[in-house]
Amino acid sequence: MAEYQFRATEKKWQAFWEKNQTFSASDDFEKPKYYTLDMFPYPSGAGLHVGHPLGYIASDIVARFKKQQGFNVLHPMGFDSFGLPAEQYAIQTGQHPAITTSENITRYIEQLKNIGFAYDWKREVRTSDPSFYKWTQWIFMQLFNSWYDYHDNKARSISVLTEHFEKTGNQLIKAACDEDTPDFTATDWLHFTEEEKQKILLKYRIAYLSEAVVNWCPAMGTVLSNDEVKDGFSERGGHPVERKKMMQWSMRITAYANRLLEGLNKLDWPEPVKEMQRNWIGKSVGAELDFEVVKNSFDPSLDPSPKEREMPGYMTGDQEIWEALKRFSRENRKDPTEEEDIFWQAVRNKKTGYKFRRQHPIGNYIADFVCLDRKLVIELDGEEHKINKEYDQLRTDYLNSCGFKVLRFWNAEIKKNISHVLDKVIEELRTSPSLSERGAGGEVFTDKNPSLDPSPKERKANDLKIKVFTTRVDTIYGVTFMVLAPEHELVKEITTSEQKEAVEEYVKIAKNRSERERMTEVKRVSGVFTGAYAIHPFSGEKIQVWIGDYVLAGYGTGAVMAVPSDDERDLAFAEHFGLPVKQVVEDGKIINSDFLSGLPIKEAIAKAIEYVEEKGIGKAKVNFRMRDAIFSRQRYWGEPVPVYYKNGIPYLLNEDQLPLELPEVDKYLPTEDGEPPLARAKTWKTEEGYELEKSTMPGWAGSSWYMFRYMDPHNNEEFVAPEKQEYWKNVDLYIGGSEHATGHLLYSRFWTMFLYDMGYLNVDEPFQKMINQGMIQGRSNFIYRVEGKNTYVSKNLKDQYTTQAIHVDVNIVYNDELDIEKFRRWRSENADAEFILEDGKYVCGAEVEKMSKSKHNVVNPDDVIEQYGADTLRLYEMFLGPLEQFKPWNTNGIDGTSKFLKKLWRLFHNEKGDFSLSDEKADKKALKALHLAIQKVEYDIEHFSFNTSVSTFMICVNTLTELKCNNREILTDLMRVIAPYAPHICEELWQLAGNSGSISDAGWPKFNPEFIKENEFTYPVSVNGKHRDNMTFSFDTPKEEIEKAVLENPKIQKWIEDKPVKKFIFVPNKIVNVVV
RNA sequence: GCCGGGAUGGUGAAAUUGGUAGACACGCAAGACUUAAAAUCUUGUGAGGGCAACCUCGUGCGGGUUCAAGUCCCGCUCCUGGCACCA
Repeated sequence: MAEYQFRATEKKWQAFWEKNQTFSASDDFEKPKYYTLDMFPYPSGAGLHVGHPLGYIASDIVARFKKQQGFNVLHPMGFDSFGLPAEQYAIQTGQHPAITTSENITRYIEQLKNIGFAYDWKREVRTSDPSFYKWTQWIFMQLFNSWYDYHDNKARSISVLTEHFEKTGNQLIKAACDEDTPDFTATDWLHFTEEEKQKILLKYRIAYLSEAVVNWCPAMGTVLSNDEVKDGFSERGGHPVERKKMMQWSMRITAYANRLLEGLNKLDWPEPVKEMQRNWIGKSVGAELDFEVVKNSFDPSLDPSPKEREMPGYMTGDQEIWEALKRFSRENRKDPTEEEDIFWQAVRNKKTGYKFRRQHPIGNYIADFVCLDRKLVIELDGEEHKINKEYDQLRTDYLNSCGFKVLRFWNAEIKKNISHVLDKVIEELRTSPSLSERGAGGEVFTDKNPSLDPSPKERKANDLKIKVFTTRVDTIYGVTFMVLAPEHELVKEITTSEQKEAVEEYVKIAKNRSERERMTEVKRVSGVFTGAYAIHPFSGEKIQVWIGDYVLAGYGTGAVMAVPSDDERDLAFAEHFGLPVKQVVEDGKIINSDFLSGLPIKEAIAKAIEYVEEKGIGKAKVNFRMRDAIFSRQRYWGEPVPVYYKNGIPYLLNEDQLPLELPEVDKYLPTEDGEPPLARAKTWKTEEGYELEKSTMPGWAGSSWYMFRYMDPHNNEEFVAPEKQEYWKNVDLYIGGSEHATGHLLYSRFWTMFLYDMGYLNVDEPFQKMINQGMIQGRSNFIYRVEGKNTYVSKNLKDQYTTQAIHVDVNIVYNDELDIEKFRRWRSENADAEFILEDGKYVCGAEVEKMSKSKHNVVNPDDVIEQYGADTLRLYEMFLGPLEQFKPWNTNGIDGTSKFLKKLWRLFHNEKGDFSLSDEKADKKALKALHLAIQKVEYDIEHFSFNTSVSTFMICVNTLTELKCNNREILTDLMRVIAPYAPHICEELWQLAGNSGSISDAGWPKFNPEFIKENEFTYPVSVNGKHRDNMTFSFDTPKEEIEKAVLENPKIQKWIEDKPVKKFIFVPNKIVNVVV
């Protein structure tokens, strides 16, 4: 019998498809379209391994299925061909990266064609091709020429912005711009020089030049991305990496933060990927507050000695914060608690014979009540004192150190028996000496004393403000200190001379601390007191300002208001340095917080923000974690940036000068002065002699828009013709790994939104639906060498020897059994190796690892195809399990799919091996088997459950084999169903059956439910939920009859015994359950 | 630490809406064909008990809801991916 000749047949059909352009997408705008896209591959020198095609096979199945269903299918492939490996290879060998890249691509295409993908190869693109990167440069120019308008929430042309500037300056405009953008009026603008204007505009452009902190690798002379840096060293080469400020092109992606976030809701993407993007964008809603700084509060050069200052002369309130304290005491007085009011009524107007003041500032605290003459403070405590004992003790200690005695009463005592409390107070007053008796100055402190107003100098000090961002304003009363990042700009200004040395030392260490150290010492608390104090904007208390490197300069404002009771890191810091902790949240409610007390967290946040805005302390603010994306690379093998410099100001080239092609250079290394490789090109200047930009674009530039280029890949006038883009819109199905979640998938959304804003696209998202594929891991095999000998022992005997496990090439191992002959030939030293076998076999050990050359576990699809054929590989990769699951590659089961194809082939042939089909009317059972398969496969493809389709094919073929079915109608329909998965064999059988043309044009068989209709159903019958028997009934059997039959069934009766039947559960076409 | 995903026979896995757990394969065992091997075909194959009919147990662990749980709820364990001093 004629065996299926897969090698010849597969080559034949691959040639047929190419010759007939079977899979070229037409620009027939009348047809419904379907655009399915694979992740853009980087053509590496290692070629494809079996893990790569997993997603490609899945999308190929969808593409072929959709084509058979009558869609105009766009299924292209191309190459993300700029990139580091080729450049690295060029540095090592001097070979031009264009040559290496082109060779690698040739190999990739060959491998891809071997698998029989239905790509429209006419549309292939390569990002390193000038005809492609011309448009990458063009898009860069549009980004440079645009700014982001927050008012209309879209990008606009820069000319609109300059018009605004001419009319109104930059004050009325809501635009995305650099933090340090100065305010200017229209008149200012008109008086700016051209250069000044350009500098200002750079602060608004979406593609802009600015100083950025980057990972600089001096050894490689280049900047590395975060994921190229591992523990402070370059991933490649392991050179040390330092943080360095450099002029870099950046993309103002932060302007799109909110839209990138909101847009996720309408995308059909895997939830984990969306979640990753949400986390990356990191939106937090909160408030920005200003904390006034008490400058040099402890600085002896400005102040009397701390001792003197704390001495309770005529002045008890801390001078520098007097204004603020005064404000707060007044505020507090307006709104006393019930108990405070009872007490005040009892002591006011010298009722006790002593003058009392309430809510009076002492040092940096406000005492509830104070008798200044007798130096007695009365504090009333509520329940919160129990929680805040520590904090209150600190306060008491401070007051004691100022010479005050502190008496505490419970609120409950006041209410219950005020006269008893008064007795105690009077007793205390009588026994303590008066102020005059103590001999300190006799002046009496009053609110009106003009000498207490802060001096102009001090007032200036108060202008220093520390801005903080918080998502939890509700915990404001729990703020007991502040921490600034060591790099914070105010650190120098506020540090007192006493603390100067310690602070400078700390800043120096923190700055030199590599990322690596910071990572490994996460749990170590470190910090230094600046000596400065800030004023709590709500309570008016003085709190210490510290610096600590757990506060990140790059996030928020680089400063935090520390709430140790509610934040772990703040707590660790407070505990380490003995700073106070004040409880403010209990059981989801705010406590101990003045007017916020008693409110649930959410309401407290709202109320606190309201208060903050009303008092002008701060404002509600939305913060994003995402940073602008650095766009420059100090590399050779990337798109040149179409910019030249005049007096240090960047200007765009003219559009007709595009593409700006990569120059030839003598070496692909940075210059001796650390300039990027492009500086080596002597011609790297404009015609007028201006210097061209020397950095190139990053890998993600080309991949951020390539999906649109496939719609119109050869257009020299536009990046895509509008009518073509309008038809193809965006990608209907993108299959790829989730590892691109926060890179490629975010940047391409950003560019698409931008191009949409500017009217170049009619969609604002590039990928409507995406599904993730799991990675295929390697499965390594091990052999065990007896120590010191050239003898290898089989796995299950190895414990009897001292052995060493060695990776062995998985390609010479079959079902974990080593092919000894091949092993002897694998390496010369193996030729005379000896083996200790078990049951005549050498059994290898196995382990799941990354697929890599060094582990000898790389499986090349070409080898699998050589042995089994492309159809088998395609089926097997799908059969392996759900697409999105991570799984090791293991050829153990591949025989099953291979056998299946042979079985399929045999269906079309008689015993003699001749092709033979019958034209008789189709058998009912065969029709049912076929239509069950049609229904299931349709469902599976639409739900991306490819593994179950393969099972379905097997079941169908098994059934048809059993039925000895060789019916033409049935079998040719079956071919149309299997064709998307195993196209070569199906084309061949389709042709042998007398059809012409490609089966991909033969349509999809229509599912007919009539054929799978049953008229009876076999019920599983259970007693108390336990399956006991099966009984078959026709569909129209009434429930009563079934119940009767079931209860009469002796097998069932046996289980019912004599127990009464409590309930009879009957679910039509599902189950029968008798409850006894 | 935070946020995802997962755990089912010797192996890959299936079970779509809570309704017969293990489909379909691999592997293994026995058998047929053959001088033999390969290929192919047939039968068996979750564990335990039993000559058998059949019974008991069984979807990571411990509880719960339900006539019925791999599937739903609560609490854990382990593996895995991402993020991480993010205020």
